Amino acid sequence: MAKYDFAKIEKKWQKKWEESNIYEITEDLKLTKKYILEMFPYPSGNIHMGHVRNYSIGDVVARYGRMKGFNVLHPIGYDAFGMPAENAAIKHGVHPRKWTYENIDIMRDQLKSLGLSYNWDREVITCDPDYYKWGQWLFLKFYKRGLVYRKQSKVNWCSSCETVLANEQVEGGGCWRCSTLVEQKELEQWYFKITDYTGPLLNDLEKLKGWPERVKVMQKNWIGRSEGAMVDFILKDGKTVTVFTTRPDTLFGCTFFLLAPEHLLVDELVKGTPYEEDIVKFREKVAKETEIDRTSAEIEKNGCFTGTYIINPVNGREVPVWIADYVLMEYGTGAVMAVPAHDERDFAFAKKYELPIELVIQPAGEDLSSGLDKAYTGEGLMINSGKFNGMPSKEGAKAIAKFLKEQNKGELAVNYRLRDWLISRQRYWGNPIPIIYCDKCGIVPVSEEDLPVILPDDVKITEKGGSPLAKHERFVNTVCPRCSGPARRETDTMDTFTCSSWYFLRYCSPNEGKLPFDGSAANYWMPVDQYIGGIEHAIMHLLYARFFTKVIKDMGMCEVEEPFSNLLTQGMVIKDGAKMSKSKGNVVDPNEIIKTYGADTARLFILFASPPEKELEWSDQGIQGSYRFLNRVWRIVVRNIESSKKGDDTGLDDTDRELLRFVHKTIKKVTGDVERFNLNTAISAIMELVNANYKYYDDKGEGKVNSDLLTEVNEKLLLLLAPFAPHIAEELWETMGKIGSVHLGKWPTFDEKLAKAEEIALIVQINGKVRDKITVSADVSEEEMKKTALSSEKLKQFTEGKEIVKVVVVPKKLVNVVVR
RNA sequence: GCCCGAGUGGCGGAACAGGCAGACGCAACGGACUUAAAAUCCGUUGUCCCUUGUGGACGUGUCGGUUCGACUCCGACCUCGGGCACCA
Repeated sequence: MAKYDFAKIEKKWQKKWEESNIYEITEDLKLTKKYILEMFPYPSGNIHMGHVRNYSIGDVVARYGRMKGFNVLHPIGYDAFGMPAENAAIKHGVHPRKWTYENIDIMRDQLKSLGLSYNWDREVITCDPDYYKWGQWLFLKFYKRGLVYRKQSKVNWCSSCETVLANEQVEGGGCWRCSTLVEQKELEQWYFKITDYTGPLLNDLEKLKGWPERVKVMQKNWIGRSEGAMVDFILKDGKTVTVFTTRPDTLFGCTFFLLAPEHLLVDELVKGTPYEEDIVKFREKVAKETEIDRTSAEIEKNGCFTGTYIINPVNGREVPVWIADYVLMEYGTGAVMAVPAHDERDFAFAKKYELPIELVIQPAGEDLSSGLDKAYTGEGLMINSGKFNGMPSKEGAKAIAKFLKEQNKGELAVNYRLRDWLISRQRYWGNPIPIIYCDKCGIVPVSEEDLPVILPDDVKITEKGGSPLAKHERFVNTVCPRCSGPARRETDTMDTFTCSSWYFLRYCSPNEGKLPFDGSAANYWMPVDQYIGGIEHAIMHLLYARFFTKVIKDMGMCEVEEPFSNLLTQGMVIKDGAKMSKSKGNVVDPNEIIKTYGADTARLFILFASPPEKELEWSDQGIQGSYRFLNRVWRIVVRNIESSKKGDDTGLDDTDRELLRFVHKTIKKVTGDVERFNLNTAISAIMELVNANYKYYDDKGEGKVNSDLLTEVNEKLLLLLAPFAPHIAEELWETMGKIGSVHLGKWPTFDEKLAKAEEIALIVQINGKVRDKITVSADVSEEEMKKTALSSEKLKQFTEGKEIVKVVVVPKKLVNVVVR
């Protein structure tokens, strides 16, 4: 018997599949499509185990879909713009372009060595001018629709990456990429107006039935909808200052008023007063502290009195106006009504500065009138609130809002946490923002026919000193498209998340030359039926991609409003209980594994060791187990082929029927498991079938096997195995003498009658405890079950001298006898 | 602090709608084959107890509840992991 030579087999079939282009597809309206997509990789040079897991899962889904008769789109590409390319340039003096394309070549080879069934001819590389041109085109369309604007404000700045970051890219006060503490900088930057789509982005989450609840919750929290009211307070000079509050019911308990230190009104209020000096000092201090102090767990609240008072619209009371570091300019209106009795932060602030605390909500069954040691933030009955006294707080909130509305001093309002998406990056290796600054005409978008704005190659990339493009004279200096006078180009590039926000649309028609994608192709393929990737993209990428899709739909370019119908978030691959990392020295290199055991073993193990959503602990012994299994498959299939040449096949005896039953049972189990992504148990079911096949020889004796049966077992086994271990399945399929690829074969169907056992073990319980197991016919009636159970010898010792109270019968499963 | 998710043998994990807890794999142990080893094939393997049987008790983080019956449902708690974190 020839040995299982995985290296030879895998090379052979990868070549054949490529030559025959067996996964080629076209938009065929007669066929039902399936768009299977895994998040495309950043070309860092080598694939890691996370990629192997991601792409192995996707490949099973794609191959299964194809065998089920769907027209399957399963593309791959590279998210090729980004910082690591520039870092490599600084470190090794390689040009980012060269570094990136070389890495893509390496990674493409590695992905091919895994035997993944991609539509390779649809590859998308985001740093290709053919692709980024359309990113610029979309930027201009967004600009025309008023979804792009430039604004001066405080932004997150990473001093290590030397660029600004979007809010989503700040994690725990540090840069999402390098963890450097993020600073605040006052800069003029480009923004995408994602807040125009807050409503649909939030509400359409409900439509995403195929998304994990967890991801939807994370997006929901990120968007952060709060219901409450806008309330107008009036300064002594008659000027109105509006606040947002979620608790209008506590309005009577407002004992002071707070402004964000950056609030524009502050200057006006203190100018020329004795308070000016302290306020200025305080503001400077806050400006310096910013994120560093704000990230520590328990921060003391600091503030400073402005010397002015403001009038509460419900009771006309004058309360002092302070500025406080915990009031954020970016949320709400940058002003807050402080109710220390019912807000923890206000309470701490009031205690520190000895400001009055007034109870206005009385909780049920508790007397708080003797003083508070902490704020009461729950519901209750309103007190000290004039005509609203005695009202439940929830009702009171609405009543006060209604009252304010009548007085024209406020109204119900909804506020969101989501802020606009800052897309400017002071980096070279990204998509240039297609904007020109003209002294005469101001900000002028690049004309469509001048796209793409080509990213020049001849730049000097240095570690310090800002954007390299800004120093590139020929790039910067241009002419104004409007007045033809001298003008300067924008030198910032776009956040790379803009590139990954629409690549799934490009895959539908990757060679389209007149538009980002062909509308009819997109309408055929979209939405993505199954998207697979890491949980780390739960907010950023998935939110941005949803935003782009919605805008593109509103532009009339594609009909879908949500890009990904079903989402599978795979768990991390860990080793020794920790994420694989160079510094921990626990990295397992996929190339080594493929070299030692082959791609099929690598794929099989990674799918078998854990369900896709869960963490996967890498095990060197585990991979040997998978390797052992494939060898076992190899031997039994070859043995079956040989036996079927000389076996006897005159009818089926009990042992034959048992194996046939096992085949059908396994098809049923594997089909159901793959549909539900229980890939680990699907593989275990295939293992059981192989074990049953071995047992069959033991039971039967070598010479007496049924040849037709063994041919059928082989055929079904290889079809089931094909999505998981494509090379070995194909090789054995050929060895069997089959014409055509196993991967173009039909997914096997099962016969429910054949899958069913002829006999079942009837479980007999006394008071819920198993006392006997009796073999009975599978079509046993409930009456027979009861009779059989009660006649059990073993039961006697438990029922003797006791009264049978009740007999519970679960059809075709068990009988529970209740005794007393 | 708030919001999710998870706790099952020595280990990874299974039990799909409340009905045999521990499938499958790893590790370990035993047998066959071999001069021997590896590989392979066949077994055993949750814990404890005794009168060693076709025996019994216990057992899915802890405590309680619902039920004829609970890994599964309900309540409280503990531990771990993740997300958000001055959001008014």
